[in-house]
Amino acid sequence: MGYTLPEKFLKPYEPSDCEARLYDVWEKSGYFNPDNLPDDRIKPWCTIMPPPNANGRLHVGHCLDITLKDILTRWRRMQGYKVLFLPGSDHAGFETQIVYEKKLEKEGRTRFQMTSDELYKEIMDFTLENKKVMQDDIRKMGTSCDWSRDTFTLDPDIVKNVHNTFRKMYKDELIYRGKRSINWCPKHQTSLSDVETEFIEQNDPFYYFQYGPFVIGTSRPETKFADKYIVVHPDDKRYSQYENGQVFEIEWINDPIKATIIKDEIIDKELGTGAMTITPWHSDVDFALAQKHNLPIEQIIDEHGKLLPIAEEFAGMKIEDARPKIVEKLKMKGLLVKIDEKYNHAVKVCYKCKRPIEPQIKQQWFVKMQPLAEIALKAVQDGKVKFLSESFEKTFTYWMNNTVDWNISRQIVWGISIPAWIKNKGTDKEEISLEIDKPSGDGWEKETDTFDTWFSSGQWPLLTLKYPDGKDFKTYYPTDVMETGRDLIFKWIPRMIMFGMYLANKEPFKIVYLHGMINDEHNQKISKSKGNVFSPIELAEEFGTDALRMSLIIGNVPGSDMALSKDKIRAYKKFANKLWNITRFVLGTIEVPLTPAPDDAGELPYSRGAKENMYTSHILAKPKNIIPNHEKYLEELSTLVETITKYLEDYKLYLAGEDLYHYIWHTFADDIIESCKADLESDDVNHRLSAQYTLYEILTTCLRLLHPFMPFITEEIWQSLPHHNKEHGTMLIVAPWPSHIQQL
RNA sequence: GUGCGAUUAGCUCAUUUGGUAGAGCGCCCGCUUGACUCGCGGGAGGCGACAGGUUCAAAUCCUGUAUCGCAUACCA
Repeated sequence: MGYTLPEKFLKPYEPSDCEARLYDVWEKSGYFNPDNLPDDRIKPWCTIMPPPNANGRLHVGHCLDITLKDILTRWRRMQGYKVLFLPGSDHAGFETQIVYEKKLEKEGRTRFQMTSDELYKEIMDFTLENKKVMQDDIRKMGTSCDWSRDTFTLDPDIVKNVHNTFRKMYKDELIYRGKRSINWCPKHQTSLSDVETEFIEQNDPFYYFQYGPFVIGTSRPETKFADKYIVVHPDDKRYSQYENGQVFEIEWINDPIKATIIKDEIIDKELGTGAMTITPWHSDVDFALAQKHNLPIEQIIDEHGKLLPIAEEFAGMKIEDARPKIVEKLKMKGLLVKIDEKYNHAVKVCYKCKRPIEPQIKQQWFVKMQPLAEIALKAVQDGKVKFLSESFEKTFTYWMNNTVDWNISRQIVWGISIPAWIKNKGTDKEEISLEIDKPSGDGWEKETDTFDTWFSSGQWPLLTLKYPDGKDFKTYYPTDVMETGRDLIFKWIPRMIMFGMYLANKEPFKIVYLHGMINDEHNQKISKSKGNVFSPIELAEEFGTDALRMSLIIGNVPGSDMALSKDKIRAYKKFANKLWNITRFVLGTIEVPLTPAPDDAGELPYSRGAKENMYTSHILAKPKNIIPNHEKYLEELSTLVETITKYLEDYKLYLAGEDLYHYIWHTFADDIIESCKADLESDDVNHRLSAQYTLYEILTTCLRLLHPFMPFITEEIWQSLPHHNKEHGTMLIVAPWPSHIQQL
């Protein structure tokens, strides 16, 4: 009859008492897998986890990713969709190899002393080990993803599919092998794509040298040994006496050389002296110019950043050692005109080691970007893919209109192999074969380069859903929403749209939700060098996962960065406890039977309208007389339901979370409970029952609304409620979302 | 240089697309009120960067200035 309050409510809420247990219960229930969800669910809803790099622990950015997606996932699941949240992990080629190389360095080893197979195997072991840790962390965040569909970028079927894409693109002439200027990192001994480089502003000396009758300016004297062409603007009056193709014999660094004049409009007359020499091997601009005029090109600096024999007495020296010595020599020869000490310019560096990129000319694999950019841009312009917030659409459009061909080959072992055979590799007489077996004839070698990681992760929605024939692909593609960090708008998002449109002729997702970066409490960027890195998992252990999730969501506007402090997380820990105590109070008031009374005995003022609307708690029968004040509270509650639902539909999770927080604490607890206390003590049974029903109704509705945000505490309370909902078992994870309107 | 964004309470940030500014933490005063001291009640504190404009009405729209952040490019 009456209801006995479980003892646990007499103590403050302790997240560690239930979190691991509940996750286990959820996982074992099978509800993470859409195929096991109750009822006949027809309408699919899908989101794919940005695969965390399997090279370390979960960081706070991953937590935000996962929380945002998990909120949407849990909400849609409660709404009755056939919901799939697909997890996965990324081998993260270059990134992981660097992490592993650092580890080797600490152990006094280097990858250059190992065979490729040894290195590959060691990194694989390392990655698989980390993957487990990472997945544990994902579980701790309460992530309701379907582990049975977990995918790793190096799974054999994924690799096979990536190879197929490569072959198809080669056949469609979207991939070519070409001798081009590439970004070379002298430390990591690999080429890099443009998104793997950064610019650092710095001040360097800028030198002016006498070059025959011309004065040329440069910040890089060490590249000038082979400069045999001097370029001026055809309209530059200062140089009008010279003819295109005119040759001079001039004194230069080592020996006299013959220099030829080239006239080209690309030159900026205003800049410096309006005359420049070119170094095609070590500058992509110069390379383009050399190609245009069909000039010979010559390598000056080797792959390790050392000068080649052409530098004669400077050969073998590193750039930074050679530079002052070369300047000194030119000065001795009277060729140094002047030095500007403070020349501010941006230097392209490797985004990992921050060392200057040395452009080199190499044979590499490239993706022709323009046709792909066009179809991706069209998908966005046609509204098939929408960005949150809208301003990202501009950024995206700009990027798509300014693509450069994408270098997809990396000279590292950790990655998906490029499935090609090459004859005379590295020479101008290269031959290519994409046969699976070694072609007949001599001289064929297997390509040793691996794919840029983004080549596989760019196909992630297709690969995980088993394009082209998989059942999941047919059911869930295109997916509903892609949520990820705004730093990936260049690296990842465009590639997924390109591959989606190219391979499946359909957008991979309808909505792109880009969140900002999480900063520390002083709004400083989190970085190892600043020493402000923290472990989100430790915070979850200290304050509860629910509190961490709330602190990541509330106040987090799409696209803007957010400061995160312990105080903020602590505030939501308190909120969890508040909800716990609200529950204690509400459950403590119940004095009525827990099921509707038998047919009118004429004594108890109940109706049996347990299904009048979906708010009905299924626990307390609705009394016949709800007093007007309480009716008003219930009406306000339905307004709240509408508001929260609307916010979620608009992806305004930060507002939904904040409103729920505010309603539960400052409306429900501070106003409604306080004002109901008098009714609960009333001698009039109508007042008492009306208040009990109202409070219970509000509590259970709040639990459902809050569940996507704070899954653990809400489920923990839900399972302690004195009811057994026969339709959905007793699990909140599959309880119906409150709504006036039947959703599906 | 170009593009995007920001500038609101001591700190970190909201304000749901124009209608008399809100939260958390901090601060001050008062409460051991039978749910909760991880609490309750009350309070101080903002010309919403600056200068103009549109409007009956602007933190919100427009223009300009300043500062900061992010992205992107050239520099031979």
